[in-house]
Amino acid sequence: MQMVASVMLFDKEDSAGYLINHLARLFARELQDRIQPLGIATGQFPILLELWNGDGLTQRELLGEIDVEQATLANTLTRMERDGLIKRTKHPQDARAQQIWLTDKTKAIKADAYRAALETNQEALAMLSESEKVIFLGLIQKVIGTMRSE
Amino acid sequence: MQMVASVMLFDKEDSAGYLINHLARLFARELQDRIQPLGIATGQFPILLELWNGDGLTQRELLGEIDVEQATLANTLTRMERDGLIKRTKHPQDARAQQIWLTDKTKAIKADAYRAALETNQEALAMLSESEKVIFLGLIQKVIGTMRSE
DNA sequence: TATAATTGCATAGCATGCTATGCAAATGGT
DNA sequence: ACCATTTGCATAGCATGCTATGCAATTATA
Repeated sequence: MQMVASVMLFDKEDSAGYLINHLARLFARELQDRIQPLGIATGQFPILLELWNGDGLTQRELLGEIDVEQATLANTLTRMERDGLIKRTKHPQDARAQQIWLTDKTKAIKADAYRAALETNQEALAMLSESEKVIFLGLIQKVIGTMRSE
Repeated sequence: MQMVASVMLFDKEDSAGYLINHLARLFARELQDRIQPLGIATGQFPILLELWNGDGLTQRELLGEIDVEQATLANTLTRMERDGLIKRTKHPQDARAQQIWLTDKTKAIKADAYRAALETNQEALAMLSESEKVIFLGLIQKVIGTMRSE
């Protein structure tokens, strides 16, 4: 149970991976607190964002817009249908596929949900200057680009 | 199924929360690929980092160093014990508590595991200049600080 | 036009993480 | 000494995300 600081090979507080993971969980919790009253959850958010831009997409089409695996999307959609957040209808041309539609419930909360997400981001970045915010987003996008093409 | 770009209230590619979540998953997958051969998983990493600095801690003491909830830690420790990554012994002074110890297995992989984490970070940030790396980590830390105190 | 390959989804099984809750051991106050 | 509170940990139940696998419908090929 002894340690010497100079021997530490790795400080998690200076590890990009560790910090990003921690920050992602803080964001998720904050957003969850804000959207739970609307009856939706964090993992459903990206899907709803797509559908609010226009629904009737197939799962495959949705998948092209959202950065999760197919199985993750399928499971989330199942929960959303269970909770009355979406409807699935047979695709007219392809018997394997289904079209995914918003329900009245999710149509109704669009504005509140956007506000929740915007406020979460705003509060999180509140201590950054405008230029820092731009730099921050730019750096994240750059690292994502690096990691996606590995 | 129509949309007009000018009407979009929210672009997820400019949302800090969305980007951070995506990046965190990319990091997790990259790290997982590297440490799976060592017989460990991503959620165990912060715990092992602590224990490699000195073991024999109680769960409570570990919790003070790691940014997860108590129940999350307890569950992860249970899996680690199951997999022979740690041992738990009764605390000599407190019958409620246990001390947590590394096993030969986890002692042996320390260097490889550090290397895996360092390489993950290095590759992820490879497209950033040295000063950008410093700025990036600093901004993340700043946002974490903001969100923790809300 | 059969058959092979591909595509669209679903399911199984797991890890990580959360909130809520329970419980026994320890501590504090009277 | 007693009882109330606090502490340390475990468990239940859930969402999110992953890999691996299966399967039916479609498409491409021989």
